Amino acid sequence: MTEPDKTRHKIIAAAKSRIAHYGYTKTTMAELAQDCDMSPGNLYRYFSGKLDIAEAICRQSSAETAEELTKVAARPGRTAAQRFHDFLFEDLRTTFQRLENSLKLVEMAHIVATERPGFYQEGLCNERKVLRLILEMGNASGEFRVADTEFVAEMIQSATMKFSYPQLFTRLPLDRLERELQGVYEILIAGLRAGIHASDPAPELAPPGMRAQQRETA
Amino acid sequence: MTEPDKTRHKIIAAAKSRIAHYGYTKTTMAELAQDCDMSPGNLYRYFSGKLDIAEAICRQSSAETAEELTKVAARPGRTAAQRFHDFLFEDLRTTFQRLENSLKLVEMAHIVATERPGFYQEGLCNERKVLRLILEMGNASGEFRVADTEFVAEMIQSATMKFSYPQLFTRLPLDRLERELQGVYEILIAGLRAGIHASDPAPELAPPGMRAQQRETA
DNA sequence: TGGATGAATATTCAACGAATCGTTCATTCG
DNA sequence: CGAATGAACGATTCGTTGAATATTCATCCA
Repeated sequence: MTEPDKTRHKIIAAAKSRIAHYGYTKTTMAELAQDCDMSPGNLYRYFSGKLDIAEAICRQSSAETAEELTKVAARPGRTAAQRFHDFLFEDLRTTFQRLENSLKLVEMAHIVATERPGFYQEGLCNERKVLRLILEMGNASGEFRVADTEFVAEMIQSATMKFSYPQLFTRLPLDRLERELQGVYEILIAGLRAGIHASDPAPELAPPGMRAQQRETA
Repeated sequence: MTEPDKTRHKIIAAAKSRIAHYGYTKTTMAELAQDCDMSPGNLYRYFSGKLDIAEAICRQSSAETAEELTKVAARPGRTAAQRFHDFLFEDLRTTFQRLENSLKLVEMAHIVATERPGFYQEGLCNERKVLRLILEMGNASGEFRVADTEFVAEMIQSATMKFSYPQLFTRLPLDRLERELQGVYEILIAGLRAGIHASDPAPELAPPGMRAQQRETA
C-alpha cells in the first residue's frame, strides 16, 4: 500500500470511529484532524470534502457486504433456492446489525444516500450482480426458469425494498422482519421456479401503458 | 344524515379544499372556522383537534380508494390474475394521481401517517381484505394455490411497498413505476399460480430464526 | 339545557443575531 | 520543492425572542 493510501485509510478509520460515536453532523473537520495528528487543511489533500469522507466509509462497508454476499452465494453444496434464501437473509441481518451497532452510522448513510443519489444506485447495482449469479446458477441446474435475469434481479430488489433499509421504512424488530422476508421469499421462489415470462398482463381493460385521467371518484 | 353529521361533513369538505390549496401547516383553525361560518372554538365540538380533521379527510379518501378497488376486483368476466393486475395498477394510479393533483394533500397524508401510525395500519388492513378476496377467487377457479390467504396478502403488501406511497420512497415517474410494478406482478403471479407452501427454507446453514451476532467482517 | 361564542392561555413558529464549522490559501517547514 | 499548516472567509447552524396559532373554558344565547 502506497504512503498516501495509508493516510487515506487512517483518516477513514478515525472518521468512522468518531462518527459512530458522535454522529456525522456533530463531528467537525477540526476534531477529525486532531484524531489524525494533522491540520484541518491537510485533510483536503486526501478528500475533497467532509461528505467524501463519509462516502468512503459507506463504500468500504458496502464493499464488505458485497464480498460477504458473494461468498454466501457461492457456498458449496447448496441449491439455488437455498443460495437465494441465504442471500436475502444475510443482507437483512448485516444491514440490521449495522443499524443496531450504531444508529449514528445509519444517519450518516442516510445523508450520503440523499446528497449522492448516484452512490445508492451503485450499491444496488453491485448487489444485483450477485443476484444475477444466483439466478443463473438456478437456471443452469434447472431449478429456475428465468429468461431475463437482469430484469428479474431488478424486480427482486423492488419487491424486497422494505428490507434493504429496515430502519428507514419501518420500525419492526428483526424477528418480525425475518418473518415477513420469509413470506416474500416463499412467493418469489415459487415464481422463479415456475418461470417468469412476460405473459398475461390484462388485455381488454386497463392495459399496462394506459394512464387513468378520466375517472373522478366513482 | 343527522344534523351534527352534516356539520362534520361541511367541515371536512371546507378543510379539504383549503388544505389542498394552502397546505396543512398553512391553514389555521380560525380560517377554517370562517369558511364554515362558525367560531374556532366550535370546531372542537366536532373534532378533538386539527390533526383529527386531517385524519378524517384521509379516512374518507382511503374509503373511496377501497371502494374503487373492491369494484375493480369484482369486474365481471376477468380471470383472477387479471383482477390482481387491475388491483395493483389501479392502486398505483390512484395514489399517483392524488399526488399529482395536489402535493399539499400528500404532505398532509404524510403528517397524519407519521403522527398516527395506527391509521396507516388500518388502511393496509382494508386493502388486504380486497387482496384476500382476489386470492380466494383465484383459489376457487383453480388459478391460484394459496393456502394461507391472509399471510400471502400481507406478503404481497410487503413486496409492493415501493408502489404504495411512490412519492415517499422514490422519485420515479409513473411510466417507470408501472414498468417495475409489471415486473413484480409477473414474479408474484407466477408464485401464486405455482402455489405457496412454507417449503424450502435453508436447512443446515442460517436457519430462519437465527440471529447473526458472532460474525465480524469476514 | 344543549350548543355556540370569543377572550384567555399554552404551544408552536419564524426571524435574527451570534457562534460554529467547512473550506481555502498564503505561508512555513523539512 | 513538495508537504503541511493554521489563520481568514463565507456559509451554515443554533439559540433566543417575539409574534402567531391551537386549544380551552367561562360565559352567553336560543
